[in-house]
Amino acid sequence: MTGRTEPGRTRRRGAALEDAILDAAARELVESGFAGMTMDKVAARAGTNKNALYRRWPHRLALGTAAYKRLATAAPVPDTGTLRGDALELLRQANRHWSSPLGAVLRELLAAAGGAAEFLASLQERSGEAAAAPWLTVLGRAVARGEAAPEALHPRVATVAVVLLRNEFVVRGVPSAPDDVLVEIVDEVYLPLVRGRGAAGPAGRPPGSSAT
Amino acid sequence: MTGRTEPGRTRRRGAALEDAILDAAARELVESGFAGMTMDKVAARAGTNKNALYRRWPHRLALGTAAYKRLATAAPVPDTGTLRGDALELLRQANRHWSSPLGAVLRELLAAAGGAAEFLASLQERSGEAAAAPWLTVLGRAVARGEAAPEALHPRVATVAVVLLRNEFVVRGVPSAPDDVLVEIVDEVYLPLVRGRGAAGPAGRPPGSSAT
DNA sequence: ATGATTAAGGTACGCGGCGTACCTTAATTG
DNA sequence: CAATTAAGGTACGCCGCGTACCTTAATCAT
Repeated sequence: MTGRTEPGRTRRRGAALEDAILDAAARELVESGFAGMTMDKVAARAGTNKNALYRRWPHRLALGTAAYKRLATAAPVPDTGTLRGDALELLRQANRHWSSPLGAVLRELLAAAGGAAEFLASLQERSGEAAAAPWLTVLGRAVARGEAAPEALHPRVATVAVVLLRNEFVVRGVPSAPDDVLVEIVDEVYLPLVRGRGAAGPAGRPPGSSAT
Repeated sequence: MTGRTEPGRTRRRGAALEDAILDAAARELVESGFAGMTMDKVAARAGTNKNALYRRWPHRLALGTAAYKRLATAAPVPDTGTLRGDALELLRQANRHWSSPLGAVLRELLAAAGGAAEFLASLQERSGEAAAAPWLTVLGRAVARGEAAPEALHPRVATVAVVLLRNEFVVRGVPSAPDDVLVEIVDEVYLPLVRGRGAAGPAGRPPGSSAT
């Protein structure tokens, strides 16, 4: 707690120290959020000083995102046997995550990054493009079972549900989305969307208009 | 510029001063963003001092949102004759707004509000629930023309497109969404969704499960 | 008119937090 | 056992928010 070199311990260097710092930062993040994670507190908690931090990360946001990454952990892809079940489970996972202290931290970081693509990129690993993977997996199985149209296997389509959920958090500021909302998203939007896409055609839509 | 009472002008009070402050804050917002909108700068620009600000708004965020509101202006609801045209136009409006300096400010405010529902509420007037109105209008006409299923007249469904677009900005951090993306959202998600909803039924979904 | 009341102006300051500078001291390297 | 590298200690500049306290002008009541 003092920041002084504790008499018994040897002075840490390199990776060992870096690890200790990230650990301290991660704990600060969970306890006080990103806003409350001051550089001095992290340094004190890691038993070092700010120099060590600034030698490794150029500023607070960089340290924050680095520390966040060590906290984020991927959940297994559900396989309930129905698309509805899988989708609901994925949404519930996401809801739990966004509702947790960790989710709050993620929101703060997203906010602090503002538009700095580089930092958003490292956060997206768990919440952006890569988050499409489980949805595509689940959707793929649904297509094989005949529960969804093959045209739905498209990142933008596949992730619609989780994007709507995220919207609840980011824009409406809810601390946690009620389960009703998840059900509504699945039943009113997601299932009709992935099911009904076969009916497309009549209203003049250019065929080759799928962008990345 | 000096903040001193200019010799010729009489000392402003009440609404007049409040107006001047909001004006100054709004100009600061546009020029420097919310992050750059300092209380001192606003006071100086309004030709007054911080006291006058803090007597009216409890903190910077409150002043920022108040100033933002005076900048935000509603666009007319399009009526192109087809749902596709209307939806694209609404998306393009939204894209323009989010891409503009004003949109950047809105993103900052949203971020700074963090989860403070009260401030989010005042911003949502133009970007949240109330933003559903134009979509419902446009969808209503589409339903009348037979372009969309009546079940689609539901806030969550109606606003799917603009939520997806907002996601591009908030999560992916793009400065402006390419038109391709708008087209993709409309053609791959929105139109299939509002059209295809009639095909619901088969996969066991509890009938009375629509929450607020 | 003229004093009483209300609100604006002026100014200074405390506090917290980021990022930097500069030196001292321990660990590593050869 | 030097020489080099990296950590520890400490102080500080800077900025920006929010507050306190007093002076001065505008408005209101009588």
